[in-house]
Amino acid sequence: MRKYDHKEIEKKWQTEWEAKGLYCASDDSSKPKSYVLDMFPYPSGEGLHVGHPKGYIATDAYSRMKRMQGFNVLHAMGWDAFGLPAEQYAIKNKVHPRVAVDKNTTRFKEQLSIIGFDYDWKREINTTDPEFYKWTQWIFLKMFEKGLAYESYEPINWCPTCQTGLANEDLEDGKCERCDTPVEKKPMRQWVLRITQYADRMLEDLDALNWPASIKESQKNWIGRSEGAEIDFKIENSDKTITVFTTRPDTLFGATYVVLAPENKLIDELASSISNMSDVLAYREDAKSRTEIERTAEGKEKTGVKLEGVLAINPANDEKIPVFAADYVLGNYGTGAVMAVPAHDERDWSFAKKFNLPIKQVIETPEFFPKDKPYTEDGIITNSIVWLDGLLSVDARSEIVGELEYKGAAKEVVRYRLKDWVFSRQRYWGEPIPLIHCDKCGVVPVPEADLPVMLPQVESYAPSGTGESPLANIAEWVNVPCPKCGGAGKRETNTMPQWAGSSWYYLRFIDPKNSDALVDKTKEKYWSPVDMYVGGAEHATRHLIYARFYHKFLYDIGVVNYEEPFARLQNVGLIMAEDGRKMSKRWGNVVNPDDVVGEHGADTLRLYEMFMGPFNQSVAWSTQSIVGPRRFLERVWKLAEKVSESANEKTTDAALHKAIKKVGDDIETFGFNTAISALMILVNDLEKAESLSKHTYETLLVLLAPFAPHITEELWHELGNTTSIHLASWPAYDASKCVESEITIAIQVNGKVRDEIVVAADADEEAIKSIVLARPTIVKWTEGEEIKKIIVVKGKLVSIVVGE
RNA sequence: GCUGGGAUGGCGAAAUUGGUAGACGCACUUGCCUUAGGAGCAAGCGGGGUGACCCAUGGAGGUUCAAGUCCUCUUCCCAGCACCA
Repeated sequence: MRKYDHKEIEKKWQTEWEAKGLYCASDDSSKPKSYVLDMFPYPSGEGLHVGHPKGYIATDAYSRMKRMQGFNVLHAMGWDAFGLPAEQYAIKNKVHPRVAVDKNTTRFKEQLSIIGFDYDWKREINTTDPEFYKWTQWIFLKMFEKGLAYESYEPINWCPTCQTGLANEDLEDGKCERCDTPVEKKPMRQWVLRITQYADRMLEDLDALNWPASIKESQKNWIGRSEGAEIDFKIENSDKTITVFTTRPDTLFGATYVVLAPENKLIDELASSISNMSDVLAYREDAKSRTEIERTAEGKEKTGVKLEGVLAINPANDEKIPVFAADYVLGNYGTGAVMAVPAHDERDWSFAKKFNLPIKQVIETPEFFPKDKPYTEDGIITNSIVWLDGLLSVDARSEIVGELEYKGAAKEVVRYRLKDWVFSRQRYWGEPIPLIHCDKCGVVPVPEADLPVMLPQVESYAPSGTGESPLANIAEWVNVPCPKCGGAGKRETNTMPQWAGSSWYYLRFIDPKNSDALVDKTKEKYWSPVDMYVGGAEHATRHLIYARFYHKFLYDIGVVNYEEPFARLQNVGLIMAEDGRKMSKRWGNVVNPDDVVGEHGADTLRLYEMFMGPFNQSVAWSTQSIVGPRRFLERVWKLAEKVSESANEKTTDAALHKAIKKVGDDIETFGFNTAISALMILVNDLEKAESLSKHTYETLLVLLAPFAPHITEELWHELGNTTSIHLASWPAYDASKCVESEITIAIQVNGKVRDEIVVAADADEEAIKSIVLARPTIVKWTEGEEIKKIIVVKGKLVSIVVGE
């Protein structure tokens, strides 16, 4: 037999599959469908390393099995190609970012193609393609129409040296990563999306999703629903009121002071009553220099300043208590003000200790509880007021809020940690926000017929220096007539963040060429939702929240048929470098898939990456271990020699059907490592057989085909088949073929295995007991002892309990 | 600190969900074959002991005829969130 030459085989079949359009999805809705999707990549200039394809190999194997099981499979790939690196490349090389994007996508596609994926390339999409971003802009227009987009001055990280805005990840210790200048907060006019309006629905619908529990948990925490109350504290001798947010209104009687965030505007409004205003302003300035992380760092010494001359009145008991400005309270959470209950809150406790403020206990504290700590648990109310004392915290909360509500001093509210989404960037390489500013008409949407608003050609892609987008400098692009009144208008120069395209791209694969609609609703009804979505766990709270928000919005305006985009989610674990670090150019530890494919073959790479360990776990690459899967394929290749017409299938049927079950079940649950080990066990067994029937060997090939599509296709054709193995039917599992006539069972005495016997599978308990008790080894252990109990576990073991 | 996930041979790991711990693969050892081998084949491979046996799933207890798996306490590692009122 000829040698297994992966180079010849892989190239040949890839060309053949492509030519035949073997993996093209059809819109034939009479067949059950399976929409399998990878989180699409950002085509970076560095190319793929060996870790990138891991998730793609998984979806590839999964979708191939689904196809063989009779599903109409949609598996396509695209490029999330807007974003900073392409823009920076453009600035540096003075070329259009498109040049970098085209170069990188071509390279990525080449690298992917040699691995032999079953992508339907007819459906390839690119977020930077005007035909695509037309719809990204269209969604924004719809959100604008529905009042979900609003303008707001939001601070950006501004580097005064580079004259540019920076993302959080470009900061190091509050300094610009590139020039080390301390970064300032600069308010910019921004577009913000009201994602918080969908917070409750996103929370509720989480339950029904077949997602990893950890991802659901992080989304829950990210949305961060907390039920509490807003309570009004009047200011003495003033018409002003401080409204605080609290989740513990039950502790209201323990409030001994009130704290405002230093940036809270109320401070300015109270200025005339504050006798030490200059100190307060100095503190505010000081607090500005600290990042939120610094301000909120664990165990940090509390700072703050008292607003001299200001007293707040506790609406529950009319007690007058002091007011402070302190940076442990954040301006952008709750109302930017808290009532401090030092006896029952950690932060208030340490602040009160430092500033020598009274600590009043209003929840009964267990005796064993240390005296030098606040008691933050729920408990029984005490020291409050007659009708409240003795109640449980949980009940007291609604009682007290109800009472105050009646007086107009409190109301129950639900707060979210989730913030509205700052949706604009002051950059060139993003989708232009399709709005026009008109002095007369205000903000006017670009008419749908005029979409897409194309990115103009510019001289320089560098930021404008004012913080505005480079687009602001292109007069002929900016100045357009107002669509409403025809007067002078100016285009919005902010662009969208990279998330915009990735928040809905999965819908476009369904109907990539549609120029009349984002997606045809009938096709969408058939293909949605995505049945299996695979990507890194790092997208748990950003991409996956944004996409769910977009999808729910599209559902509300009737574009899609279902409320959720991704029915099932699997996380891919990272592949680390052999040294245990992340693969990176910086460490020089990058393994390139092209090299591995060249040396060992795509099938070996695929098999190895799936065999390395549990799919969602991170593992280190091992150059040494990859030969295992290669040897395995060689053995499968050689096994072809055993195929004979005179073979007795019965001798191998049990092994075969065990594998059919295990491989199918494991691919379904993403247990690829054990699926492959089951295939190895099968090959080990088949090698022991004298000869193999063609059918047995073909079944092995079909089971292996999802992982190793090229070698199996080659061997399949060698056997005389003329159609592709990837369109063959997945074998059916026949339980009766796995039934064995004899089984080995273990014999334990007092919990220790002492012997084992082979019995007929259908032997009854009494027969087994008598055989077991007669065994010399067992007699040795039971002699002279009283047999207390004999437990027979069918098909497994016999356990004998003896005692004196 | 909170939440989630982990800890099993020299290494990656498996274990039917309470039933013979270490499947499968890598590395390693021995032998065969070969002019040669980063090839192939055969056997071995958790630790201790000549052996009968004993010990072993981060550690300490417990439940059970039986625990990697369940319970209590504890140590360490990874990821995410973090003074959220």
